Amino acid sequence: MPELPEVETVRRGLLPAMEGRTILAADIRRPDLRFPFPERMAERLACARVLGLRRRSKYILADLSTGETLLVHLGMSGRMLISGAMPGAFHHDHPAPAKHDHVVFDMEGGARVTFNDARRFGAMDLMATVTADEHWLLREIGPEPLGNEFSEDYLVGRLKGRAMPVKAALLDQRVVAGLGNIYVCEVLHRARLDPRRKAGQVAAARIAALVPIIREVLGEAIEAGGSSLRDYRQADGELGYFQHTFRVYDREGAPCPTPGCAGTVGRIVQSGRSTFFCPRCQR
DNA sequence: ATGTGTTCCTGTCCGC
DNA sequence: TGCGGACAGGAACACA
Repeated sequence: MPELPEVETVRRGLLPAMEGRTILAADIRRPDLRFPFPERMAERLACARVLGLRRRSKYILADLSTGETLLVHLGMSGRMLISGAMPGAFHHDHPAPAKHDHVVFDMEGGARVTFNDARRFGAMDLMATVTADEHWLLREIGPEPLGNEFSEDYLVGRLKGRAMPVKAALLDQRVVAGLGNIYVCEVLHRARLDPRRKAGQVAAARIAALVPIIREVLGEAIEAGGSSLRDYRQADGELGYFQHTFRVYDREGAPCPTPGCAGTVGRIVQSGRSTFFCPRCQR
């Protein structure tokens, strides 16, 4: 489920429970997710203090006092649930482990953080903090879309000559980090760009125009998450899920929201994934 | 080197 | 209310 804004929202939600606090115990309830868990994961996590929580692309990175960094990816269906240590809650006031609760962190301060992932496309790993950037899952990932490295010139240069549809190119994590199917659809709609166009054949100015739009769409989504975060202590304590109002994603058949456009949102499949767009105003 | 299709896994929804 | 099929926010991998 989670793309960059959702992962950022989860990271922020975890901060009060985890940052600066010691992991008292990690309960590893199965041997793997998408990949096998690292050797002795529970022992390596126990008694480690979380120095900081970072995000790189769709990965959450917890730098530990042991000199190691915990990498977490939520895959399609991964969630982080917080229980206990909330205002009005008693310590050790935790629900029993539920279906698909795979890893449970008991934190100093009384909070419990539970990683739940029905489809198990998520991942966790541990590596030396100094080598984290070179981790095989992170090594090839492109620039952060909200950072300075992600510029108009960069994107134009990166997509030059590419025969791939612009939709697929933006979904490629080596081009830009953190975009997923929803936000690519939203970005291309705002840019009025046809997702089927070959990336290398789109005018440079139109590729350049994608950069501020990407920043805008992601920024707004993070803000929406942030505002719902104030109220993140819901009944289930779930983080990172909030009502978005998407303009085209999952809105097949709806009138195109572009002002003055009389088109209808359509759905096609590109490299096996749904693309929602308006064939009338996206050219 | 590029681009595309398959695959991992479970849950939900929709039509019959 | 059951059953089958399509589909789901990701991304590594095998292959043309």
